[in-house]
Amino acid sequence: MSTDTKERIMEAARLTVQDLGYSGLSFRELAKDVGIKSASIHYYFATKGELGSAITSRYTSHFAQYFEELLTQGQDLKTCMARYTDVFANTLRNGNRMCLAGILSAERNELPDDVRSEVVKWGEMNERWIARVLMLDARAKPDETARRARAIFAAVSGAQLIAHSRGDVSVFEEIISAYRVSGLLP
Amino acid sequence: MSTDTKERIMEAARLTVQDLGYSGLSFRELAKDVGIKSASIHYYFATKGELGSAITSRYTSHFAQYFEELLTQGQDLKTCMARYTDVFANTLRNGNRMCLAGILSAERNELPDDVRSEVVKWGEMNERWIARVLMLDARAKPDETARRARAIFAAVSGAQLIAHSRGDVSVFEEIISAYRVSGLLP
DNA sequence: CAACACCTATCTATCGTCAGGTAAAAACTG
DNA sequence: CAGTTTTTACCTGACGATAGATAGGTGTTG
Repeated sequence: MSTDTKERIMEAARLTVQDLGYSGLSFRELAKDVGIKSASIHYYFATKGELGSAITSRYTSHFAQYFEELLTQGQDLKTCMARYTDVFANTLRNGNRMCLAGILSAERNELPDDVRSEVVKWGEMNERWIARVLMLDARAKPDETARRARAIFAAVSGAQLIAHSRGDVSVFEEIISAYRVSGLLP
Repeated sequence: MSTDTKERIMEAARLTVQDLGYSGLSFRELAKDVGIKSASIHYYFATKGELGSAITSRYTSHFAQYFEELLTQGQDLKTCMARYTDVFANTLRNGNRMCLAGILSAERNELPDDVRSEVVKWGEMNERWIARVLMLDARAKPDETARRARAIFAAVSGAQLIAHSRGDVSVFEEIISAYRVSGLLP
């Protein structure tokens, strides 16, 4: 018995959206990737929105778990943030792909409501986690931390967007190091 | 004689792309906006790529001129950067639209080559101008300025992306002010 | 009369979606 | 345990809508 078909659909769909966006995801192409017929996708996901929402929710859960592990392993502040930006860098390295929620953010105005809200959840999860990481520094002021966390999330997302537009991961790395020099990133 | 049709096509196309992206731009809908038939658009722009490239090039020229004026008017560093971020904020205020090149950046992997290169030109223009602005500070180190300019450009683009995904301009403003606190923005 | 600024009508391709079919596996019944 | 029914996991084939593009026509303007 091969890997669950539903899993394979979600995996292929995620990779396509990260590459071509939600609008670039077609049931027929997706079916070819998976090796089934397009109608069969509807057996698992009634609508495209349902599929989009499912892969985004899964994406958030996956990284929430990975980020959580970094903290439970007792990694320090700088290491946590380095691993964090690595996630975005590695996405670019994999076929110049974007963060799933990043590319969906740009497409926001043409997304179904349920996909939209999953994109927001990704952002909230990222901001919460970064805030916790920032609090590893005993000198951090709790009332400024949330704002700074959101700024870091936005800045890293922007670095990925610009590097993606150039098709060059080294642009991402350069921007991240400039964030460190400026003091935005620890 | 009403405003030049070609201008009206470009204006409407730009607004649609800033709203729905390049993939969300259709000749038929665009024709309706302008009040002509879709085939007539091909009279002015042979292909969709040609239209996309034209509006992006024009977008860059337009803001290059505006930014240039800020400098020739002798505005100081802080004012220049405030006017700069205002451009992105106002775009969001206008129907939660994104910077034209920002939304095209996300769609990069499915853009025609000529549109792609116009997106890169937008970035280069922004980075060059920000670098000049940073040099208004006599203490600025020339060899670090280019890197910092790129970081600012990316960070502001990211702030817009995240605010756009939330559909809330105040998110943009909050992030920008956090950039100032951190020292990334002057 | 020619250049211009459109138009009608149509082509091929692709889109998400759906009705309905099928073969095999699983569950239920006597 | 055999026989029957139901569910699972797909499939074929098609629907109407929409996409960019194009050939060729029409009316206006200089």
